[in-house]
Amino acid sequence: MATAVPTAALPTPGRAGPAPPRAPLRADPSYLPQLHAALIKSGELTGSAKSFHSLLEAAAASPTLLPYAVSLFRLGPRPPLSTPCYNVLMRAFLHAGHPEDALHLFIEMLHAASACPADQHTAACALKSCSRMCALDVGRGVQAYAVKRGLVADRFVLSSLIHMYASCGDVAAARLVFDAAEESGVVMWNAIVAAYLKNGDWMEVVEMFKGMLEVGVAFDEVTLVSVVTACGRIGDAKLGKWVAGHVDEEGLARNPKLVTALMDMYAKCGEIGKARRLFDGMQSRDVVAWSAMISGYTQADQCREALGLFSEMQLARVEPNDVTMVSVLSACAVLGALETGKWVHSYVRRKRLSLTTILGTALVDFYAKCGCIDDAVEAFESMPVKNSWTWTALIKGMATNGRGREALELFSSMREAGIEPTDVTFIGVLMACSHSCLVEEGRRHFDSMARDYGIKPRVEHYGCMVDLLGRAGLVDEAYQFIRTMPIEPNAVIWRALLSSCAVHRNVGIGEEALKQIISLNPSHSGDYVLLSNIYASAGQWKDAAMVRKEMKDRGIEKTPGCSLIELDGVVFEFFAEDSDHPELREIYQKVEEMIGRIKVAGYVPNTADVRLEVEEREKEVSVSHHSEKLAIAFGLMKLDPGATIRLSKNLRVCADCHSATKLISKVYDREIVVRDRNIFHHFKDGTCSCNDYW
DNA sequence: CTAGGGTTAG
Repeated sequence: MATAVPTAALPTPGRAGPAPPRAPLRADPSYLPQLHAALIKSGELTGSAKSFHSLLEAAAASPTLLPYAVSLFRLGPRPPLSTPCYNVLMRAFLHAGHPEDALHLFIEMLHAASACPADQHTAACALKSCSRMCALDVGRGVQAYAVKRGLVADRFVLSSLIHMYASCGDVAAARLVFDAAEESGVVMWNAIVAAYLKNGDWMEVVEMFKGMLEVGVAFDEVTLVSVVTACGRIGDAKLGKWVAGHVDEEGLARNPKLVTALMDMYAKCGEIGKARRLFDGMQSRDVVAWSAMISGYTQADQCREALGLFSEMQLARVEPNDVTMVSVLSACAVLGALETGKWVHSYVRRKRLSLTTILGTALVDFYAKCGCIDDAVEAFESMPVKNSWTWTALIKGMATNGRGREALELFSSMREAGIEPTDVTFIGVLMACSHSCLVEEGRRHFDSMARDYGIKPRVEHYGCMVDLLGRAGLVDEAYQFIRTMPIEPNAVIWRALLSSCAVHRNVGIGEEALKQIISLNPSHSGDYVLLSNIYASAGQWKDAAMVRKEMKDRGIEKTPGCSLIELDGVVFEFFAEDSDHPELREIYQKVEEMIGRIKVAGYVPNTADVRLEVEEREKEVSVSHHSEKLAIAFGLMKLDPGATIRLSKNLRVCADCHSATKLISKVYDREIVVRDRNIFHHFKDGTCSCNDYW
């Protein structure tokens, strides 16, 4: 045995000496083998059950010494085992993430019933193991045993029982246990409140809390964490703030879990600034606090802030976990930050973070939203467990990336795999049909979703159908479809119809569509532009001008177009007529060069979308300064030759940029992937994956 | 030897 530790430092066993052995043991488990040896020598180990228990407990307290604790327990030398010894080891197994081993010990106790009968500690621990494993049937068995042995009056057993039922998704059973309990203190209340929280019944959490106040049960910090979390989920800022006030008054703000829950609540109620102030005020921030703040930014659509905070987190040397990475990836997906997201993916692999279904789905979605559909497929295939979210993410990704046929094949595979589609899955399926102009197939899926899956179509599904019909040129039928649909059409529906009118030059229905849009939501400049273009393409110049004037009279501002492009992990933002970039001159020069070269290849500027009162030459300059062209020029300047240029923009691609980009892809022999508000455009060799319909 | 609590995807 190693003797690196001077024996004088060892506690003296066997005598009622001044040094109580337990505190130093916990502080430094490396003392244990020496102590073990000393106990064997003195005969204390086999003679005193209490000493053995203390040694076992000390070893079990440290996860790295768990095998050592097991050998103490199994191999001896030791006194006869007692129930507390079993309990200590069970708890150690559970703590180390081996609930199944804890249950094996429990079963062993049942067999050796005479020597070591299971007690209330055993039962509580066994129930917790069942919670961890979602083993409802075993849990019921433990409950039956506990009833038989008269252990269910114990409040620890009861709360573990509630917890077990909640973890297995049976809140009703949890509630029965709660209601049947003789007396329920704060712990029992907390257990049932947490049960509702875990199962997503947030209203009931709030109701139960109000019940507590009525009955006069004192709540504690644990209660408040659940309540505040629920407030965030249902957006009940009023109760959330009441709790926040209480936390301030009672000086509970030093509890980091409570503060994290409050942060989350503020972020989800749209008060991201308040969340950030709480975050900044925390004396130490663990991985959950960082993750909560990052996800707060992501959910508040402040994705750049989310990524910024993520790099601060790394500077603070807090290791991210799988949950952190989900939010980071979803921020990358929104921004189209391919490099950053790829780095996250490699980090996940390097650190062997567990590829949970949620994390895997976030990866699939991220790659799909960056237009890298093959990488999305690879991530999808590498996942050990996929659920309907995972399949849906890939189906939607395929559909938006112009691979409708494959999306539909995936849908078949999904059903073969026995995964139930959801309402969102059908949005992906209908988008796929629409993209590939599969009208009949789209109708079939639309009818089948209610009939075969009991999913009532929402307004989004109707929107997909309008898009599908309109795209296929069935504009009248699309209009009739809207007139007869059982729910109130919204502006998105009418906008889909308007788009189809623009492509298929239908003045009459186009007029009606804009009228409807204006009556529903008047603040979208693109709608007026579309109708104006419809008039223009039909030669009705006066009407075209009138629509522009109406737009101006109504004070409709054009949403500034904005394009994002990532370079070495930094996301650059371009606006039309951008004047804020350090390399402005070079960029505009590059744009001129670009335009010059594609004109040779047959490019004719399409200035239909520009205000009519401007001079023709000015119009040309104006479209050449669209944010997309600036970003593409920047990409051509900065990226390696041959590297795909990827950008994402906030609006739909305009007709001029679309035809220009097609030619740029040909003239410069570059793949260019543009993600617009709705879909992806993969430009290559002068063509686009959207087949010029978007 | 005993509980219960915070962050995550389509």
